[in-house]
Amino acid sequence: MPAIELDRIDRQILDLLQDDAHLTYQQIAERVNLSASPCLRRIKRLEEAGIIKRYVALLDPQKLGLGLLAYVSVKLEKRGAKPLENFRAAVQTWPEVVTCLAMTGEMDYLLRVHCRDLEHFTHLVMERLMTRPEVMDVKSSFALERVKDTTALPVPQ
Amino acid sequence: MPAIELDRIDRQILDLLQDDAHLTYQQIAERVNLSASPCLRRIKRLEEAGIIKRYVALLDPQKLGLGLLAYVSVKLEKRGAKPLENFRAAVQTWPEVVTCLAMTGEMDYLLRVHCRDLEHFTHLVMERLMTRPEVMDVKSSFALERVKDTTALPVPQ
DNA sequence: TCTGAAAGTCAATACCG
DNA sequence: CGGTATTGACTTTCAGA
Repeated sequence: MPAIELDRIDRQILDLLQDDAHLTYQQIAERVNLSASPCLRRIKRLEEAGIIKRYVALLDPQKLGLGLLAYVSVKLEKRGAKPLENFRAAVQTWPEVVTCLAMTGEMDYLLRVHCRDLEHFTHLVMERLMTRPEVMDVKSSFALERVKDTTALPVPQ
Repeated sequence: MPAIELDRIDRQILDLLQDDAHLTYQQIAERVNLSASPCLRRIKRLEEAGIIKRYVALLDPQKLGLGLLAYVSVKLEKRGAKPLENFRAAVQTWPEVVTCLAMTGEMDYLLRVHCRDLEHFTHLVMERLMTRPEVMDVKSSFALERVKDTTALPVPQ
């Protein structure tokens, strides 16, 4: 997967698709001053290079009843690779956990968690997280306000 | 915007679209055992209710040269609403900052930041963040490994 | 590489059970 | 609610500049 060269038009296309993946190729072509077929070719190239990973629908957590957004710091015991593997496998099975990152600093893992309410969250932490033997410490923090929350990455250069 | 009732098929559709928004209505219809037109009607209903917010392309940060993922905790001075407004407006203009949440606990804001490298990150923090008068304290932590990072929300019930 | 045209596919609506 | 059928629009490929 090569580090592909992106020109100005490629970057424009990426910005457009990060904002609205339902634009037709014709609409994209118009906005970057191209006709549909070279535009399509560029997009296919970006997909094949893996720069465009996928197309997804974004849902509104509030409207799904997921009113509580929490970040959870998790400290694991440090005895070999096994507890780590167990923990990571468990995380993949919890749909409320949308992000799990190993972080520098005091805490081992930082989790982003969408829950219905505090009861739901409490259940997740107490019954699922804390019952795991490899989990040593857990600290939670809740989102009061979502100032910015986008999936759009800056396209460099 | 009503709190719409979702049945099993709606939830299936949402799960499919959260995974791949490029499925055709016919493909979705087949997978939920429906024909295309009622399937389309359901999707339009989900869009109009705002449950489906938008469709976007997801890019690969590594392939864009954005190898550094950081979380930054920011503490603001607590003198009136003005510094808050200034800070929030500034955040919107920084494309590297993809998430900015007001949080409970010690720190006021938690930022998720995609940068090329430590130099880029340092510039962002030193020249853009710390130069703001309302910013009192900044603590950074870096992602060592991305165990899970999805946009797909659990669809409850 | 792009443009433009042609062919096949799909989206979206209307209409019927 | 669900299905079928139709039309227009779009995607995708190919020839030519």
